[in-house]
Amino acid sequence: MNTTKTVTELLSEDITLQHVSVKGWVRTFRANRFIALNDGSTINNIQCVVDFENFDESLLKRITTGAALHITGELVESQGKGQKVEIIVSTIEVLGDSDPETYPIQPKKHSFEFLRENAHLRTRTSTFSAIMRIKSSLSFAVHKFFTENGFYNMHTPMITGSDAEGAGEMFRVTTLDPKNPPLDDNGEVDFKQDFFGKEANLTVSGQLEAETYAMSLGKVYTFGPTFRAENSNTSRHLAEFWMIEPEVAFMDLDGNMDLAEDFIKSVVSYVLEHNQEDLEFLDNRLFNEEKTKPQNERSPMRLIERLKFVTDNNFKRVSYTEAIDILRNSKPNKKKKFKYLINEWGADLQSEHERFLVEKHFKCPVILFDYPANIKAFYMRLNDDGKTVRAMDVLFPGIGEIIGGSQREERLDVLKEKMAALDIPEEELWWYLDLRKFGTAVHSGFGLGFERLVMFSTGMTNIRDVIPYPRTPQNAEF
RNA sequence: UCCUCAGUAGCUCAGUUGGUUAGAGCAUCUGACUGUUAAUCAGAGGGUCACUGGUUCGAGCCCAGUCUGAGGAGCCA
Repeated sequence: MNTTKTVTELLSEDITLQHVSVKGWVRTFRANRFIALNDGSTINNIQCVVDFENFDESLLKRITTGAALHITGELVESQGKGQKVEIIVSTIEVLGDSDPETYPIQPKKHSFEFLRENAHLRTRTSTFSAIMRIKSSLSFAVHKFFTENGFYNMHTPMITGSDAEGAGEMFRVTTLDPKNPPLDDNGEVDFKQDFFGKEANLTVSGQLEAETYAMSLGKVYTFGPTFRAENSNTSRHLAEFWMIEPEVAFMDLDGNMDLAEDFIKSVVSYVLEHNQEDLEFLDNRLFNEEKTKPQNERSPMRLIERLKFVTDNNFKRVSYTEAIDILRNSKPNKKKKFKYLINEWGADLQSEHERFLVEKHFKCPVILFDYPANIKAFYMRLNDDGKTVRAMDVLFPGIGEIIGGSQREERLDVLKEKMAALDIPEEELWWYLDLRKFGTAVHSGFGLGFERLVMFSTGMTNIRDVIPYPRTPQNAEF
């Protein structure tokens, strides 16, 4: 038997002393004798032992870090300690050379910053291959969870003609000549002559369209790219990212909170079960990295511990009003340690407040709900008190807001009033208002930034390191 | 966008009060080595000190501006 196998398959083979074939890239070549070969199928390498006296020196010289090889040989029990099995090499074919003078990825520790500049090659490192395998698993787990719970997947448009999707600067989509755009009678750019006959932008959310499908298919979700032209330069923001947005008819905010909690627990459990080796690697990586930090800056829990904590404990549900009380009476507020002090009901919570609630006060994931109406979006269901809306945010340690959602306003008159108050023209969202005219019903949903979920699951602290080619202000390389 | 910090060899970094020829580890190259695990040992090569201008007898170091990156804030997912 001589079919080519993946490293994963070879490492789990019981039978030794068989002829095998494998293809992969060289990680290291030690002592002119030991090739550590990786093919991306696992974090582990297969060790290929070369009896160098039997090979041309010119061939051995081409076995350099990064080179692509096809190796055949006998799979045997390893004499060394680092691995169970290894291949005693009989043939080596260099499929692709890698010039060691210029190949950027060396068998040594690189900074994430440097690897970001070599994003096309960074998945050849253990850390980034582990991250991307986990990300792939998470993506599958998302579809699995929703499918198994009776949801239909829908693709909402990436190009939108409405600019009322919510807050956030949008990217314009146009085919007009920027040097010489057609002008109307008032001297303004005449978008009637543009491709869509009107102004068009890249979507910032698929929620409004998802609502239309929830009001016919019942339970739907979107999982796709969204775009924000915000000039935010932080480790938690991207100009292009993927969002998961479920929307469910006949579900109120309590049901929405249950769904959000079940969902996160389900996908995190999935990677704990299916990505053990990658998680263990990242767990150790993070632990060793944090060793160099002072004690008070280290995470209280290791990565895998943190993931298990999320799957095993109930999220704490706290109303905005209760949260304000806790914050108002908290030590940092009384000692004026907060940059923004909490004095009265109605204040928007800053990330320092969210961090205090999650990391210091409750020490677990927190769901805040029933926010003041004036700090939330127009489509959120007004409570009977007339001043709060049925909104919720799920807050995670280290990440902050990972989910934002709400019960949607289903009453036509209330929705129209709020749109009028915010100067949102009804003509733009006529179809959205139609949902409230024809068979309206209570419904809810939320949005979750997929890359933030990947950050939490991998322990990475910069969002640019959990997406293949990050789009951020001043950067669209690759 | 604002605040703070940084930019020195391929990478990670050191460089004293402004003073002679700018250093180390890793990587690379040459050689040694039949069991390595970030292999080891010996040797060699490798620099527009981010860029532009200024101060000075003299600038990697001081000043101004620009660019790039990181951390934090705001906005948010």
